[in-house]
Amino acid sequence: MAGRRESKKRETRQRISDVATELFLARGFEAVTLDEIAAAAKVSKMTIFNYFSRKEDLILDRQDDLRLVPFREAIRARPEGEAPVAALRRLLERLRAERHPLARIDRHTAEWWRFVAASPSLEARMRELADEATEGLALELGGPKPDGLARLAAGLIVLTVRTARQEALRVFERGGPAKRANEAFWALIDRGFAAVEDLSR
Amino acid sequence: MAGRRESKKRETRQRISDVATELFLARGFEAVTLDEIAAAAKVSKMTIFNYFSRKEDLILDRQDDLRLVPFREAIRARPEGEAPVAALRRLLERLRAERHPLARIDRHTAEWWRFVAASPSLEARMRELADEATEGLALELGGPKPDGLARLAAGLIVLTVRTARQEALRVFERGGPAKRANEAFWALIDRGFAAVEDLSR
DNA sequence: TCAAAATATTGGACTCGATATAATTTTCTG
DNA sequence: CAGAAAATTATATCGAGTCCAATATTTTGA
Repeated sequence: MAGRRESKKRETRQRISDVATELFLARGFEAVTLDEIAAAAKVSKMTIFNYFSRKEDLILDRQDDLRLVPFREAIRARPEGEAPVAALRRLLERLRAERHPLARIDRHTAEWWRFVAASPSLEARMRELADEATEGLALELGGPKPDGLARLAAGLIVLTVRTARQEALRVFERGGPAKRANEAFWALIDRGFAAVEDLSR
Repeated sequence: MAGRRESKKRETRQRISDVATELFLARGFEAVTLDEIAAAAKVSKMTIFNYFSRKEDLILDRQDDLRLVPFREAIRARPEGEAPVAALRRLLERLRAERHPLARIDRHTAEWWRFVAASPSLEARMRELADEATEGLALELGGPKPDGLARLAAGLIVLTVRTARQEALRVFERGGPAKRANEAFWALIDRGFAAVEDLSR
């Protein structure tokens, strides 16, 4: 049976991630060092890098979501004849119904984003992920060699999601009820996606 | 005469910047250490940080341009009744006529951008500057408390410039003549700005 | 079952950017 | 020139990330 090693690896990785998350949330991202995490997780620092290539990745889990991979899949899997943006709108509706963090502002997600915003290096990593998301969407919209217009559209989609989220968070942090925050979110999504549709005309 | 100190400071800063630039261009951004720069410029490492808060800033000079400060000024100084985007179009025309690096692709600027693209940390800094540009433009478009729409418009302006430049560079690197590269640049600027105009309607 | 191959993990030294502090030098002012 | 102010320095420290050689663990296959 060749599964022992695999399961141990999964355990180790999970333990590191859990320990790191706990420490980060308790004391802030920058305040916790990798040495501390290593000690708390009872592994060597090298082992951490074995599983996570940067400190940021210890907390920025669900990188697929942050890279908007579901968006790409929704475009690729759309029914024949449907416009890419329409497929994205459908996807977002579904995410909303499922209360997916990508399409929802509540106390919990707001706290998460506040945590990210409090750290310059996490913000930097988020920007990087946004660029990766743009690149991925451009491939979906424009094929293997996307032209400038496809890239602009992809960038606008990512920008829209990001801006809508930031605005919703701003409303929420200002003390607005979650309902108003989510309204702000969807209003901007609507505007942005309309602009994407206009782009290609 | 209280100018000796000032001029010495200017000299020191310039010497550091010159020495750093030379080393960077010769051997690549990541390959040159701050210790080397300090030694070559005959200052202590601390003095470098006295003038430049990060290594990236040693080469990313003209931060005002990279932050699109001229864009903000063009909007603020526009004649009464003119739309912000129209003012930006005028500005860009002027920059083109002046062969300003922000609105031009040629061997020289292409080499510069290639250099930046070759360094992950310079790219990261560029993303950060883009965000600062967005924030600044949003203030110009939406007043001291810009709403989501103003932020989206600001983001789209920055995105457009960035995407247009990247696309033009791609054309240029692919061997296209500078003329074609610049055409690609302006075509995307046009599309993007049209989208900005549509946004607010 | 056992030895060898494959793979994970470790410790420790090292690089480099960045920060903090205190000492020292240079410039300015009266 | 004396003393204040500002610039520069040396030095120590931190923390992320890399490298390497040694060690431990798991797998494989004879």
